Amino acid sequence: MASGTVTAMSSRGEAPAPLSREAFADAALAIIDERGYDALSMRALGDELGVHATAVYRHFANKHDLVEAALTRMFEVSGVTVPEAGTPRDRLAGLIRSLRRAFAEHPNLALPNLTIQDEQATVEFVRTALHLLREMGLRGRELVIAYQMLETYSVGTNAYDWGYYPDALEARRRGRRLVGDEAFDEVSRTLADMTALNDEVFEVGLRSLLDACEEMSRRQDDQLR
Amino acid sequence: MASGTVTAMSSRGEAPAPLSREAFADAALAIIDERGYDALSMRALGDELGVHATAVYRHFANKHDLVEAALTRMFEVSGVTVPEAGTPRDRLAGLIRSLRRAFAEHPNLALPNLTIQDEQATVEFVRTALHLLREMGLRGRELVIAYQMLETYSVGTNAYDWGYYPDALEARRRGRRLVGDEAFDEVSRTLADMTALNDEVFEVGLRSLLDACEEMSRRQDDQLR
DNA sequence: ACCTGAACACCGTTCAAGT
DNA sequence: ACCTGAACACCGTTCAAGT
Repeated sequence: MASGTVTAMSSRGEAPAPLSREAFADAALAIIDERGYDALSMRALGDELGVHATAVYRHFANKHDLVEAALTRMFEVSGVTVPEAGTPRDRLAGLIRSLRRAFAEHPNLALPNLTIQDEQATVEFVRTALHLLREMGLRGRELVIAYQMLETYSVGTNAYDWGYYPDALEARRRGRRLVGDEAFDEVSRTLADMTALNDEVFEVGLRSLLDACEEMSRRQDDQLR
Repeated sequence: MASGTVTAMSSRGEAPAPLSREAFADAALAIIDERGYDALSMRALGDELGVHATAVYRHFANKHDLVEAALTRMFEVSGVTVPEAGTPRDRLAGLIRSLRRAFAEHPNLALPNLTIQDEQATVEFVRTALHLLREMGLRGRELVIAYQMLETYSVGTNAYDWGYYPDALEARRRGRRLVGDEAFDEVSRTLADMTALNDEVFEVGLRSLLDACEEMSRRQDDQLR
């Protein structure tokens, strides 16, 4: 029997206990993490749980909803949180970094996260980020621009850095060497070099965008005088 | 006969002229643009050209290569170019904006562009961008960081802004209203509001990241003294 | 209420056969 | 050289039937 089998048998061999929504979401997450997003099929999920593929439809309307639930579980498991101490800017940076770490641990979910929004986690993220940006002094259209800019940066960067990891990054590494520019010599030697560069680039970009948010906040203060 | 049929018949009704690689790439691009990326199947492509699905494999090793060729055609058709006049910074910004415009015209390619790199266009883009960043005074590791930051921003933002457009953006619009924060009231009223905001956000972010590049260049100059 | 089994309308890709 | 036809091993999803 497969190690991932979760079907609970009652002690006297009666009908097995019904599977929960969460059991399906967890199994889907495990398949995505271990075998890649493309390996998640209804049939593969059924096999994992010792159940027919179509049993999933008792718990989820379609595959989109299943993946959304897997994303929810991923955010719970990875502990995406905002630091409790520090300046609003530092706490915001901490939240965005904790999102990046979550996708570093679950790279195969970075691509679906572009188009499948986990409603629950998104609402929570948005509210926290808005609160911190307001503490930084932003409001009105500038507040929305600042939020949207950071969300786009976070989601876009996670997708590009972790999408089809490590295959896509390896292809990009080979592409760099194809350019034939000495600038890439050192940073494209190994996959680890590429990953380290991505991490550094992420920090430089994040700092720059948070600077822009502070700058917008300062301009709004000046306007009030 | 479908309007998209390209099979050329010889004047005396002999065997039809063989289809070119480019004909397949063009037809693939047309299907992606008109019916969405998911609608591109080998069978749909064959139908479009009045040919069996498996005929594609005479010209492309697999679907990945076909989509790569469609991306190449898209870049050619859209005229992605760098402005000839202006400061290095302005020319670089112009190149990145012209990329964004290309995906605005062909939104269904923004998502595949994350993982399927068009080798030819990428090498050209990298060389041009490196040249302009060098003119801005960057070199060494700072040059690579600056380049990587701008590429990630461009690819990531295009994917998030145009991926599954307009469905994904409409879902995001509804998500914004679900948050129940007055900050989003105006900007999430219609899809046009969301698109306008994205365009503005893109410019604010681009300016900020180019500022960071100039700042890195200045720090390098100081180090030399 | 939860799962099975059969079925439908699809996929990408391979390979022998035609011309 | 280029395309056809049949086939293989898959997909997501629906729906009647079982328990």
